[in-house]
Amino acid sequence: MGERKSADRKDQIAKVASEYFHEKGYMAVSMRDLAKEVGIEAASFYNHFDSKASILKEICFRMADEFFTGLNEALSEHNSPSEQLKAIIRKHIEVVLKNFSASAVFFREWRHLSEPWLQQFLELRRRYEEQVRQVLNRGMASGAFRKADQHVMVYALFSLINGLHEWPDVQRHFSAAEIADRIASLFLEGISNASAQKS
Amino acid sequence: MGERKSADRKDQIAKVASEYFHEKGYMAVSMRDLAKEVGIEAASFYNHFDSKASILKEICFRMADEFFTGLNEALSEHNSPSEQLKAIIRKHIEVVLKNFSASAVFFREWRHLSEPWLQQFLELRRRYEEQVRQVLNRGMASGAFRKADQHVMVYALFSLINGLHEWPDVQRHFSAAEIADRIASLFLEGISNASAQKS
DNA sequence: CCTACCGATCGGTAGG
DNA sequence: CCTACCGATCGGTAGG
Repeated sequence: MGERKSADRKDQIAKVASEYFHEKGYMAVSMRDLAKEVGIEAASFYNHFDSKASILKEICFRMADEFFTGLNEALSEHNSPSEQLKAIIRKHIEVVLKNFSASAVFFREWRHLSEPWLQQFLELRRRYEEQVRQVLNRGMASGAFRKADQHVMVYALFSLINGLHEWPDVQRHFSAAEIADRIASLFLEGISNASAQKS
Repeated sequence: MGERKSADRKDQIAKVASEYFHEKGYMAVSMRDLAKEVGIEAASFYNHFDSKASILKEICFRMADEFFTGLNEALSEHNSPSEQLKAIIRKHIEVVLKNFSASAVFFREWRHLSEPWLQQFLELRRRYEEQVRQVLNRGMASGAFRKADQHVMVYALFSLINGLHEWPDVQRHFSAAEIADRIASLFLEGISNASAQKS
C-alpha cells in the first residue's frame, strides 16, 4: 500500500522534526538538517508536507487535539470542581510527558506558526483556557476554592502545568502520576504547614 | 565625549534587540531588521558588538545580574525562610516586570547562546536555583513548610515566577506587588478553602 | 558610521 | 524519491 508507507514516512518526519524543533528551535532547524536525520534529500520532504511551516502546523495541532481530548475526559469523568481540577492536571501532565518533544514545541514554537494557523491556534488556546476557568469559577462559587482573582488563578495553574519541559530531567525523575499528584496538591494546599499557617 | 555617545547607542541597540528578540525570537531577527529600527546600516553594528551572538549574551547576562541582585537583597533583608521566600518572589517578579522584554529573552532564548557563554549561563542558573532550594530546605527543616519533594517544590516555584511572560497582558492588569502577593499566597497556601480542605 | 561586497545557506521548484 | 538548480537572505568583513 503506497499510502500506508507514505503515512509512516510522514509520521517519521513529524517525530524527527519534533525532536529537532524541541532541541534547537524551529527557526534554527533547516530542511536539510531534518533530511539528513530522516535519510532522504531535502527536496523529498515536499512529497509529504507543503512547506516547513506545515510541519510545525501539524505538530502544534496534533498536540492541541491531545490536550482537548484529555480535558474532555477529565470533565466528563468527574463532577465536583476539585475532582475535575485534579483530573485536568493529571490528564494534561500525562499528555505532556507522553509527547515530550512535541509538547515542548507546542508551548515554545507556536509563535512561528504562519497564518491562518496562528489565529486558529490562539483561538484553541482561548477555548481550553475558558473551560479551565469555568471549573475554577464553579469551585469558587461552591466554596471549594478560596476566592481569588481568577486571572491569577488560571494563569498560575497554566504556568505550573505548562512549564514542565523546563524542569531538568523531569522525565527521568518522575512518573506522570507522581508529578500530577504533587502539583495538584501544591496548587490546592500550598507549601505552608497548616499548623504554622495562621501567624 | 565619544565614549558616552557610544554607550548610549549600545544601550539603544540592546533595548531594540530585546524587543525584537522577545517578539520574534532570536533566530528570526536579522541584523538588518535591527538596523532598520535603530536607524543605521547593518554593518555599523559591528562597532558596538562583535557579533549577533554577543548582543544576546549581553541581554542574558545583564538580566542574570539583575536577578542575582534581587535574590541577594531578599536574603539579606529577611531571616525566616517564609519571609525570605516571599521577598525572593517579590524581587524576582519586580525584575521580570521592570525588564519585560529582556527577561522574556532571558527565559526563552538562552538556548541560542554560543559557547562558552551557554555553559556559564547554565552555571549561573544552577547557583540561583541552589540558593532558592536552600531557603525551601531550611523552611522544611524549621517546620514552616510542609515536607515535600524539594525538586517538585523548587521547579514548581520557578514555573510560577518564570512563566509570567506567557500571561496575556500581565503588565496591563497587575502591578508587580499585586502579582507577587498573590503568587506567594498561592504557593504558600494553595487555592483550597481551609474549611473544605480536610475531606 | 557607510558603501560595497563575500561565501554560505536558506526554503522551495522543475523535471524526471 | 533524486539531481540540479533558483532567487533571496543571512552574518560578517574590507576599506574608507
